Parts: sequence; structure tokens; C-alpha cells
Amino acid sequence: MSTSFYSNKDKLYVAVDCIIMGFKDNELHILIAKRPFEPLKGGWSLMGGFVDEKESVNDAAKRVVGEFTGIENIYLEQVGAFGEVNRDLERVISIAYYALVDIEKFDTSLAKKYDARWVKITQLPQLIFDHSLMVKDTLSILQRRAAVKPIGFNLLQEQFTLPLLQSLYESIYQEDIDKRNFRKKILAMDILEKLDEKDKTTSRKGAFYYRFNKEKYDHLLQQGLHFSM
Amino acid sequence: MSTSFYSNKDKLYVAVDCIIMGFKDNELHILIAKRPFEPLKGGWSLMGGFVDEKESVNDAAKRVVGEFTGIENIYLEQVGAFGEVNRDLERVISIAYYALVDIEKFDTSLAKKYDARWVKITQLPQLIFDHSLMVKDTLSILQRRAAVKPIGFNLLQEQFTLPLLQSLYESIYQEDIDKRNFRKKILAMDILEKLDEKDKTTSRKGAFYYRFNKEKYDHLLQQGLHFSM
DNA sequence: AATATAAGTGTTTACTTTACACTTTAATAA
DNA sequence: TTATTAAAGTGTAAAGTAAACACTTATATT
Repeated sequence: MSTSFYSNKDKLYVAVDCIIMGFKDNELHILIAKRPFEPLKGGWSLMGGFVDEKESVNDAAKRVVGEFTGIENIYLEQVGAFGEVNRDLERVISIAYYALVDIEKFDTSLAKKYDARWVKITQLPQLIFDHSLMVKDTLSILQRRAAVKPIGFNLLQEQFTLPLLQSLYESIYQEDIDKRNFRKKILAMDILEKLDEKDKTTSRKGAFYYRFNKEKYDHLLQQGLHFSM
Repeated sequence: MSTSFYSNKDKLYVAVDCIIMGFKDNELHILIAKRPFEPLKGGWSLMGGFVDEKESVNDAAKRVVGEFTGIENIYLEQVGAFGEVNRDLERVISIAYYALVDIEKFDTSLAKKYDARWVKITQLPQLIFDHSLMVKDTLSILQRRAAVKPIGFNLLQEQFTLPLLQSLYESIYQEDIDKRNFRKKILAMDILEKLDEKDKTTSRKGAFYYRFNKEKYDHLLQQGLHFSM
């Protein structure tokens, strides 16, 4: 038998809601689903789940992303806790996380199973509860983070072209970026490795593939260097 | 009688822990207390409390800061949720907030009541659980915030001198700042109002008092101007 | 009247960011 | 085979921002 020091205190439901982001068609997308249960059954919702007594909140978020995408080892960061009394129909504290995933790894069979789909961040429908607010907070955190840490690569496949990387940043910041300035900056960081191969799918000329060099990045970090876009 | 949609899910204790910051003797201080109950009775702890079924998490944080300082209308911002399974001896999710208060308004009788004291941020003892981590996260959030929004004023009395304001920023960033560059920058923002009165307590010459002009600030914000240090 | 001490003040240099337009490559069509 | 087309790729100048730097001023105290 275990002692309880806090037994006179209230216990609450604790959930995680995940803003699962992917990148395709030159735009950030978010995975949302039609809610399969009451309350608000059928409303558009982020991917969520309840935190189990025996798992950490981070682990709950990882589990939820895994459940709904089939992807492991995702980049995950906390957005914050949402704790208004009436944010759900019952009293539920929700802790929001955003995840950056390579959309190509997405297990599409899960889309059917959960009635989920990838929607452009610029064209999201109204979401249930405070989920739209969570997305809004996510975008501004992502903008700040991406300006300071090369996290965009989590949204891309191992190889990517600079035009593609640029369009990713344009989607994150929701503004056009000058091609020359972008290349200068990103290449100056010296964390990209140019490959010999070209992607010929978007132009006759073809764009060289690059690869993120994590070793170089970690090494530069250790030297106390900063990165910023 | 109310229906319960989530009744098969676990409920957890949810607490708030507050990093209550004040500024005196040219340094940031944090209010910590000797924990008056088990577990870890007698350990140094942040100011905390449990979230009640009927109050929002934000309100719980406000309540806690009020309880332990006697101050209302404090600047409060969420640091994040801490949810490791074993962070407390029982399963407790904690949501950390930092508060910026004018230390002069602190009700010192509460210090006795709760065995609390203001400790320099550079000289904190080891804190219980993950409270030291919460403080660390707070400082980096505060640094980012203070660089972008004039929140330092919440730590000062209505009137303050520029040398004092500078030492506050130096304490936030834990580094020396050039006097001329600091003044140039802060005055260029055009959100301070110079008063005729001088503070004569720290020099023979005396330093002019200034006052934060919230109207000017809000007005400039509306014009889409940005502030940064 | 001299001294001591913190407050107050501008300018130059380095760095970073922004603006801006033409050339190259290679597949496709004539 | 040559011309066309469309995206990829490249450099420089100007403006703005940040950093470095040292002396003068005011006033209480001796």
C-alpha cells in the first residue's frame, strides 16, 4: 500500500493534443481528423489522447503521434498547457505538442482508419475546442525556433534541393524570401552537403540535391556557434 | 447529473509551480520556501499549489502568486508543463509559470508565514524535484521575451533610473552592457518618459527618474513597430 | 576650493540585412 | 540541329544595425 500525501486534492483529466506538421506541395500541412466520439463528434480536431497514469506527458505525445502516423523518432516540442475550465465539455487539461514529420513516411492506411487528412495550414477549417489557438501558438513557436535552429530538415526527406528548402521556409514564415539571400545564408552555415545528383522533376535544368550534415552541425554547435535565419 | 465521456481515462493531480521573480540589490531574485509538508519536507521549493477542479490553470497560478506575495495583477507567463512520471513522489503534472513582481510590494509577513525568502538567481540552492530545471527554462524564456517586449518594468517601481534599468537587463542577460549603447537603444524606443526628479541615493550627481509610458507603447505597437534589445 | 564618484553624452567601425538582374543548364519542340 | 523555354544558379552595392570606445558633468563631502 502506498501513502498519499495529496489525497485531499482534485484530480483532473490530462490530455495531449498534437499539431502534426508535414510539408508537401510547397506548403506546411497539418494532420487533422473528424472526431469519432462525443462530445463534438464529427468536428475537426487535432490528434489527441489522454495521458496515462503510468506514462510521462512527453511519452504520451510520442505515443499519440506514433498511433496516428505510424512514424517513430519524430521531432517533438511542447507548445504549452491549455487549462481553461470550459475548454472541453468536461474538465480536461491539455498539453499541446507540435511534431515535424516527413510526410512521405506517413502510413496512409491510418488516414482511413481515423478519418484523418493533411490540410494546408493556410486553409484549416475551424477546429474544436481551443485547437485553433494551439495551431496559432505552434506557428509562432515554429517561426522562432526555425530562425535559430535548423529544424526544418525534419519535414523533408534525407535529400532535398535548395529551392524546396526555401519554399519550406517561405511556408513557415508565410512570406517570400529572396533566392540569393536565402542561399547565401543557408550555405554560409556550412551544415549542408552538396550531392552530385540532381532532382529533375521540377525543371529541365534540375536542382542539385543537398543533405543535412548532422555531424558538422553538432560540431559547430559545440564550438559555440549560433545559427539564425 | 452530468454525463462523463471520458470516464475510463485516468485522472492525475495537476499542480502549478511559480517562479516568482523580483529585482533588488542589482540582481534578479527568486522567492523560494522551505517545504512545510511531506514528501521532502524542509527542502527548498518553488511556490506551488494544486489546480482545483473549478479553476483554470492560469487562475491557479495567479492565486498561488497572490497567496505567497500578497500582490495582485502580476505579470505572469507560462513556462511549460512538466510531466515526468517520477518528478514528484506521487504522479503530479506540474505547469510552471514565472511571475515578475515589484519586490517592494511584497508582503513581508508572508515570508515568515511560509518560511520563504528571496534568493539571488545566481545563488540558488538545490531545489526539490525538477524545480531547478523550471528556473533554468524560465531564465531562457525571460531572456528571449525581454529582448522583444519591455517586460522588465514589471520588476521595478513606477519610477526608476536608467542605471537601475540597465542593471536589471544585465542581470537578466547575465552580462555587462555598454552604458551608451544601452541608453541609446532604450531611449530610441521612445517608450520612456523622463521626469524632473532625481534619485540621489546612489550618487552625488543623482540620476533622473524615468517612467514607462504604456500609452506610447501600445500606440507604437498598433503601428506595427517592433521592439528589441 | 578640491576631491571623489556615478551620471551622462557621440562618433566611428564592423557586421548584418536587404535589394536587385542576368547567366546557365538541359529537356522539348520546331 | 537549332531555337525555345523555364527553373536553377550566381554577386555586389546600399542601408541599417550593433559594437567598440573615453571624456565631461553634476554635486555631495572633505
